[in-house]
Amino acid sequence: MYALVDCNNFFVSCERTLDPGLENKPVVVLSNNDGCVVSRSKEAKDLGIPMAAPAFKYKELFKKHNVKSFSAKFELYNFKSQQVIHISKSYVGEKDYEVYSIDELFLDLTSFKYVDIFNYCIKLKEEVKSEAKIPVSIGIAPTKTLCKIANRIVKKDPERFNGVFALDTPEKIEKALKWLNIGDVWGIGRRLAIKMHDNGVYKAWDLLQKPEMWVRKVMGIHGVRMINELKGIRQLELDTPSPKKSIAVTRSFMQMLTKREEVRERVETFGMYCSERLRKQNTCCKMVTVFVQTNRFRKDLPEYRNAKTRILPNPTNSSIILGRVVHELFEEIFEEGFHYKKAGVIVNDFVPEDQRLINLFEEDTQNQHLPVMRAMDAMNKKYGKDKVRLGSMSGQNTWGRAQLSPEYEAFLKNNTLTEANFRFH
DNA sequence: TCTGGGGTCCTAGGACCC
DNA sequence: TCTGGGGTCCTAGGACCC
Repeated sequence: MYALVDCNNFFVSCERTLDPGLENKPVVVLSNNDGCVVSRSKEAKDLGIPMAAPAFKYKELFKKHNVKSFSAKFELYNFKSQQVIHISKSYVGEKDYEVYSIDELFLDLTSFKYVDIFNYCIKLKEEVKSEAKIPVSIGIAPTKTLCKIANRIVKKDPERFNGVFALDTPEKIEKALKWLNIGDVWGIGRRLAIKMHDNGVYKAWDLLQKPEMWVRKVMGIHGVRMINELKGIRQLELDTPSPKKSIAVTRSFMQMLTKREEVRERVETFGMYCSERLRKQNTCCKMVTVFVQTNRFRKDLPEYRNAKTRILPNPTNSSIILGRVVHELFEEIFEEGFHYKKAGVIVNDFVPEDQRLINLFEEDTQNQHLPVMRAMDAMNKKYGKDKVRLGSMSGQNTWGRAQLSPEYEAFLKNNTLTEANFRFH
């Protein structure tokens, strides 16, 4: 059996650890620039606030029902995530867990032959609640896909199930599959859901009645795996953490930008962040993409979007080299006269720092830069983000960030956990 | 006025090779 | 001049996830 430990409306629960007065009240957490709703308390869901709702459209509703809204605080969420992971993984063997996302992890319970798994998970749930102050739901099942379903069943009626539910008999599985809408199956997105409906598949159970050839044709290799997973035949193992294959730093701007210099500064800063993250995982990239785009919601303004990718002569993670490339790519795609809303830098095609193949005919300064970069990283770690930076950066990385609460300021002061600690935990 | 920010994997089609 | 049948690799785009 696997178990899926999933934090209940995670970001909101994190906010409640800072301010217990938010308990039992409608609370939402907003994305960057306070744009979209990305986490909702149960009370907020009951008010009909959908996921990813644009905040400005719900201002009135928030006011009317006294919904508390918060800007996202990722340092806090990462910290709480680690606490939950730390407690959860102590319940299984050393490598018998997979951190699936910031608020979810799978546990492999296969080796527990004589333990009452259900009560074991209740105990885990209660420890996470008392130690990390985060409520979790746990779904137990023979496959990951069924764990997701078990978890959904818990969340539907938490009191009834006391936070834990096991899909552990063929009868329970059949009942669950006949209840679950096809669009809610893990791996079925909006597009596929429509295709399913067009073909008379409405419940997860209906998919199992379709011939395998049909599934293979419509969904590709995914579909065949999904069917087996739904039947309780394991197709997906626990993933071991692997280095990233791409790194992206992209942002929407609070206000639209029109000046070349303003956008350029932002984009080069994104490039810097990419190179910092490359150095954190000790890799260099061979490919860089820069993109800019206008506001696609503003039909009254001319629309423009463009992207350009460069393959580097030599792999690098130097902020200086990357900054230069980003600058050049930016100049190739930037057009005057548009209102820019969003931009980003994406790097991919990585090689380990110490296994770079060097082009014979191109100058390679990566190794000269590296000690400087390391020193810069060390200083920024000690004294704070962007304290040491390239001359082309303004150092204002707080764009679009709302007022921080005193509780949060205190939290930041007392906890030095960083993204890197989290990732390589 | 105001609509997030990351990731992964698969597939189809083109370029090229023998 | 015309034609066949098999590969590999790369890329762009689509679909999914949180």
